[in-house]
Amino acid sequence: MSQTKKTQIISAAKQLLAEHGIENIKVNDIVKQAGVAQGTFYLYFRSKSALIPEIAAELIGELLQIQREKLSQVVRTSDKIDIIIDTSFEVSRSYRGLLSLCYSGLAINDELSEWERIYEPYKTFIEEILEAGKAEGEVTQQIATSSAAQMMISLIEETTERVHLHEDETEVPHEKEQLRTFLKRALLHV
Amino acid sequence: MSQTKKTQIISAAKQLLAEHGIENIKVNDIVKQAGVAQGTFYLYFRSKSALIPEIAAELIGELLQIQREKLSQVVRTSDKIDIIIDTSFEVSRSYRGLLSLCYSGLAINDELSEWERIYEPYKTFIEEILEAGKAEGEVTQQIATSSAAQMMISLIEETTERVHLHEDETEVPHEKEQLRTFLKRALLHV
Amino acid sequence: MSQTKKTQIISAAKQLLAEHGIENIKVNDIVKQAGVAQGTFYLYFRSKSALIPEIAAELIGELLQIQREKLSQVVRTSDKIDIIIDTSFEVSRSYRGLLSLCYSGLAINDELSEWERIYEPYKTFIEEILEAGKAEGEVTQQIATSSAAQMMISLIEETTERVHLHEDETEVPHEKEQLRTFLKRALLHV
Amino acid sequence: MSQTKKTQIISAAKQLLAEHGIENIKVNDIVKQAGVAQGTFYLYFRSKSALIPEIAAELIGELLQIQREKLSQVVRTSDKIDIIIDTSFEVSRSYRGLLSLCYSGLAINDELSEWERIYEPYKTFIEEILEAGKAEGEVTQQIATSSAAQMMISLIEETTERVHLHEDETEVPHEKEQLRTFLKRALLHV
DNA sequence: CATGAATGAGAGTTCATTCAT
DNA sequence: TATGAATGAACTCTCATTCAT
Repeated sequence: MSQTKKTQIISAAKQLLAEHGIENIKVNDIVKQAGVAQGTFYLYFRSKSALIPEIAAELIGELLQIQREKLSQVVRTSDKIDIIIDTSFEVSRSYRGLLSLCYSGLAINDELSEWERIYEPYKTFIEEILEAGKAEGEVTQQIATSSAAQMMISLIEETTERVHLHEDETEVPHEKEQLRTFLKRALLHV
Repeated sequence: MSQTKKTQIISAAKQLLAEHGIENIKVNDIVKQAGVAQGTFYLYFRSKSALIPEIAAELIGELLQIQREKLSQVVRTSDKIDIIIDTSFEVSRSYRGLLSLCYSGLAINDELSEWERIYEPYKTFIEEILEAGKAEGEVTQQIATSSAAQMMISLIEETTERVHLHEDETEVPHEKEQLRTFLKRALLHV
Repeated sequence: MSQTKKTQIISAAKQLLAEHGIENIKVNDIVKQAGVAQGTFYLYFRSKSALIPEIAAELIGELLQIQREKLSQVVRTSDKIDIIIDTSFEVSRSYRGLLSLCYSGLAINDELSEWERIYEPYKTFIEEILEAGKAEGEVTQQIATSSAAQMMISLIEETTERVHLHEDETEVPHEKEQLRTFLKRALLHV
Repeated sequence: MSQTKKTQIISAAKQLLAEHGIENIKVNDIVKQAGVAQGTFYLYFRSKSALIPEIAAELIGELLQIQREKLSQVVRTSDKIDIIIDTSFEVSRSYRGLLSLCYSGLAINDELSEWERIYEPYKTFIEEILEAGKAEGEVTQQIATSSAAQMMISLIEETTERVHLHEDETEVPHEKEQLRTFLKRALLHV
């Protein structure tokens, strides 16, 4: 029941965050939207900026879980990349720019290590995929797994957010295809 | 002379911005650093947030100019990519995190098109390089020039910023090398 | 209790207003005088200028209530006019220039209708008196009740304020007498 | 020629004053409208608030001059009152509320004596008319000339401004008639 | 746990005035 | 005389945070 309040606050914040930026949201807005009292916010969050990491972690968690499920039966790295791109586009669509807002929110408050901590499980997940791909001989050995994972994540994220910030949905398939080609050329054997 | 004041303000702001991030800087700090009066700021900028695009434009301009010079005698696209990466790392080092702060500043202010307008000349520059590379048969035809340029820019920018935000300078050469490999695999013929 | 804060603010404002005039008062002064925090002001008033109508309404309310009481047993219109003039002088004395300051405050803010809304009950009150006087044959039929009421109010207000702004209290009885004569000649049968 | 600049400033100020209130006009607006430089303002006016009395004096001067002309051939006080009312309505219409804005402008800056000094010639003018009327036996002796003049001026001014602030021009003739009746009953013998 | 009135430091912005040219 | 860039004190309003209930 009390957990309900926290959940209410987080989802209210997610909603508002997606609509405005972090600096344009007041705690007051969040609690109003959540239907709780001003003071209640501080029962669950040390401060306003402590809210961001929690949201970011939740988003990453969702993405990770979805991808884990979808990839469970897939064998070829090439197919895995397709699925990762597809799911990223889907999740990103529902949270238009939310992640990049979280990012800048954290960057602003100089808590970048926090950001890395949050991203860590996802990065590990991608690294495992690439490592497996290397073992299978599908993924090139030319690039270190860690760097490859990082670049892959960045590129997918940047592209999905950019595409979704543009209102033009017709571009999505084309951009997705370009991304796919780019990534596979970079990562997979010819 | 009056242009001097504006210049003073911009460079003071650039300096502070690189250290603190947009939301942590007060107009007061900027003018103090610039050695001008509070009101003078508003003679040249409509508001605090109107400052960001101007700075961003200047940075992109600098980067563009440097790269244009360095590339003037270079023929092979592969070499061009090397140089672009190198100069990006250099410029990015002197403005630690500035670009991403600009980015978040703009994203927050919903001035996405402004941002694109500012970035446009640089994107065109990269596109021309890729187009030339295609004509020479060095760059793959598999990826549309526009998308390729965008992804290339994003990836370089993201990597440089990430690397420089980490204080560990020893990683730089390795990450640079990884990026180089990644990009060339993606863009060039084998 | 929370209503207390608002009351404190209003009476602090009334006090300062009577001394200084609206444009010369800082919100800071008001809250200091009221013994509340700066932010508390904005809990109860949307802005500084939103304060004026509330004060004006209160003053009119006070005046109306006092006059209603004093007139309850009075029969002749002539006597009523005397009492209205007397009470107006008294109330006006304790709020030197306050009403005209309210007026200019409102005029400046183009909220004329707001001003009329506030004055409405008082005007109705005076109209009823004149109407009754007409029925009794004491008040002339030559002037429409609405216009007569308006002119009567304006004249009394203008005179009281003018007299009180002059520091010379010795003039009061004479001016009062002049006003009385003027009004009765205009309104009553010979 | 240099007098031109001052004239330009005054008439720009009059125009803006009529549209907005005194507190809403910036020196900057005035000089822009007048087509002169910021500094030029201070060649002709000690400060912003020194502008108001000059404007007020000009307005009163105009009114006085017009009325003097129109009344030169008129004999009966009753007719004079008619003409005074008519001309006041006309002048007031072209300067919607300007006088009352001047008034509050001065009231705000505690320069009430200034205000009286400006009004003095007009008051004298009205007093002379009433005095003459008394000599002729047309004006009642019951009211002191000074008080009568003051009340007459106030009432006319208040009424014209009130009527003109209301956008409804159809009411004008009726209100004028009411005012005429009111004043004559108060001042003239039956 | 929950509330929400109260807080108050602090920031952005304005604008009358000045002064070197 | 005329200019207009520069000034900087002053003021309103915001909003994260607290705490008595």
